[in-house]
Amino acid sequence: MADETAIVETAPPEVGRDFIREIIQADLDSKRVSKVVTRFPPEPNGYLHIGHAKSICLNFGVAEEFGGRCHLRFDDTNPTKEEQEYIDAIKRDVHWLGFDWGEHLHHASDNFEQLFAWAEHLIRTGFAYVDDQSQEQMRASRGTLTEPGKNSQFRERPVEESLDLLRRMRAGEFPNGARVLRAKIDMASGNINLRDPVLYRILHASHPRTGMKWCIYPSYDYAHGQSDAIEGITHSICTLEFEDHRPLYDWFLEHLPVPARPRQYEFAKLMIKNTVLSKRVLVGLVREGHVKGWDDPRMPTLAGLRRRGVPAAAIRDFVRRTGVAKANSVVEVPMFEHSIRELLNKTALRRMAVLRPLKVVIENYPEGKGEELEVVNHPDDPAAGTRRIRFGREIYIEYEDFMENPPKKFFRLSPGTEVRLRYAYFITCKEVVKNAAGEVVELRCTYDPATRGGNAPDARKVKATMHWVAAVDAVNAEVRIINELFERAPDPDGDLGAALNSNSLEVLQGCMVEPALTSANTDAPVQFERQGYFYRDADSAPGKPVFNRTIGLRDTWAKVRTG
RNA sequence: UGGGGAAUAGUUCAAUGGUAGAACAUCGGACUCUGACUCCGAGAAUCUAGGUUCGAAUCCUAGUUCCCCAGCCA
Repeated sequence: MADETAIVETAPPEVGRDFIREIIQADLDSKRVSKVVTRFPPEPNGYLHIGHAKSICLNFGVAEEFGGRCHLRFDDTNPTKEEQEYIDAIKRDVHWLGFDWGEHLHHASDNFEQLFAWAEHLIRTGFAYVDDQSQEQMRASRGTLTEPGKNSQFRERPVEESLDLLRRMRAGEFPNGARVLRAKIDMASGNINLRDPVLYRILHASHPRTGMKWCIYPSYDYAHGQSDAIEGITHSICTLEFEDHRPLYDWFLEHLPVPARPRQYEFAKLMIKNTVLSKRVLVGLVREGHVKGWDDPRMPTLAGLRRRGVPAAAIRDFVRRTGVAKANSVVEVPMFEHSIRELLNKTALRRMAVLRPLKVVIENYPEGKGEELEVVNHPDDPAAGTRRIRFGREIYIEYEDFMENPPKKFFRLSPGTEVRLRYAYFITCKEVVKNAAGEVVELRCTYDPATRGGNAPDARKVKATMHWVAAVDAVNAEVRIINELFERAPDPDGDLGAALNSNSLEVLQGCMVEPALTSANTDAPVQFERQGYFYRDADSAPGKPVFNRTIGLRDTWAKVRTG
C-alpha cells in the first residue's frame, strides 16, 4: 500500500494548540480527568472520506499526545442504512490512516440492553412516555422555529401504561411507526431538540450485528451520550451541527444513573473547495454507477485516495495544516496538493515514462548497438540506489516536448536545437517526419557520443532535459489521469449525472514506460520524471501495468504557455 | 418575530489587554541533468459604529453578515 512511505513524517510534531487541546490540557491540569479517552464514532452507512480523516486525526491524535486512548465506536442505531461492508471498510481505512484502537472496538449496539433498561428508568421517574401519535401529528405539534410546540395527548399517560407499551414495542406487537418513546422535556423550548425528542422508534429490520433480536432502535441522541458514558469517554468531540444537541446530551446524563460524565465539544468539519463530501451524494455515485466503486480514484473517500496513490501520511499532514476551529471554512485544494507533493517528492523513486510517445531515431547511433546506463533512483537520496536502463538507436520522447515552430520561451526540442536526454546524451533534431495528414510522427536526430551520462566535455549547456524511454526497453502501459469528478456542484436531490465532469477520467493507452516499473517495488509510489507522481492500479495485469496519476508536478511552463 | 454558533491577508490557522504572525496560494529573483525540488524577496487582513483603557483583534454596547436546527437520520 502507498502507506509504506508513512514512516517519513514531515510535519513538526507540535504546531500550536487548538481550543480542543487547550480544554484537554486544562482538564488534565485541574485533575478533572486523569486519563483522556476519546472516540471516533462513524455510522456504518458508507465509506469514510477525507472529511472524516480530520475527526479521526483529532480524536486519535489527542489521545496519543496526552497519553490516553481512542475508541473506535460504530454508531449503529439505524439498521435500515447500515451494512457490514461499511463496518469492514471503515476499520480498514482507519488502520490505513495510521491509527489503532487496540482492544477498544465498540458499538452502540453493544449497549442496547442497558439503553433499554435506562429507557424504563426514565419512564419510571416520569421523564419519558410512549406516544401513539402518527409521524404527521408529531410534526404538526412540534411547532416551528418561532412557535412553541403542543404537548401530546399521551404525554401524561400513566407510567405503567408507558412501561407496558414500551415492552410490547420491543416484543414486536406493533408495526413500524405505530408508536415511539419520547423524553418528557419541554415542548416550548426554543431548542427544538428539547421538544420531547424521540428515544426509540419501531424498526422491523435486520441489524448487521444484532440481527432480528431487536425491532426497536434507540435514536442517535439517546444512544450517543450514554455510550460515551459507558465507555468512559472523557471528551466527546463532534462537529458543529451537534452544538444544539449538547443540552440534550447533558440532559440524559443528568437524568440517568450513568457511570461517568463525558463532555461534548464541537469543531468545524473539514470542507474542501470543489469537493463533494456529502455522504448522500457519494452513496448515489456508487449506487447509480457513475463511478466504479467506493475506491474509484476519483472519489474523495479514503479508499479512493489510497487507490489513487495518496499516502496516508500526506492526508495526516494536510489535516494538521488545516487546524481545528469553530468557524465554518472551506480549504483550497492546493493546500492538500502541497501535502501530497511534499511527501511524495521525498519518498517516491524516480522513473521514466513517456505518456504520449513520439518516436525518435538517432541517425548516427550505430544500428544494432545497445548500451546500459546506470541512473539514480532518487537524485536527493543516494540511499535509494541506482538501476540500469538501456539506450538505443530508437527511443520515445514525450510528444509535447517537441514543437516544430516553437514560441519564444520553449526550451525543449525543435528543429536544429540540442537538448539533453536525462542521464543519457545530448541530441539535436535534424528532421521532422510527418504522415499524410501533416502530423509529426517521427523525429530524426543525431547524438553527441561525448556527452554520455548527460554532460558535455566542452561544458556547453542545453536549456532542456527531457525524459525518454528506449524502444528496446519500453513496456506498454495504461495511464489514468484523474480530474475533477464534478463540473459543477451537484444537487443531492437531482440528477447527479448532469453535474459530472465528462472528462473526469482520461485513459492513456500505449504509454511507454521503463521496465523497472513492472518489477520490484510495484506497490510504492513513483515519480515519472518531469510529470508527476503515479501509483500502480489494481487493474494491472502481467506485462500490462496500469498507473493512476496521483498528482502532477507543479508546472510553471504550463502557466507560461497558456498565459 | 425562536434557539445555537462564527466573523483576522485570496484561503486556512495563530496572536488569550502590550510590535497582528505562519502555512498554502499569488508575483518577482537565484539555483538546477526534472520548466520539479530548494533558497531569497514582495504584496496582502482584524465585519461595522461607538465606548472602556496609557494601550483593544482581544473587554463593553449596538448593529451587520454567514452557518446550523422544525427526521421515528447521524
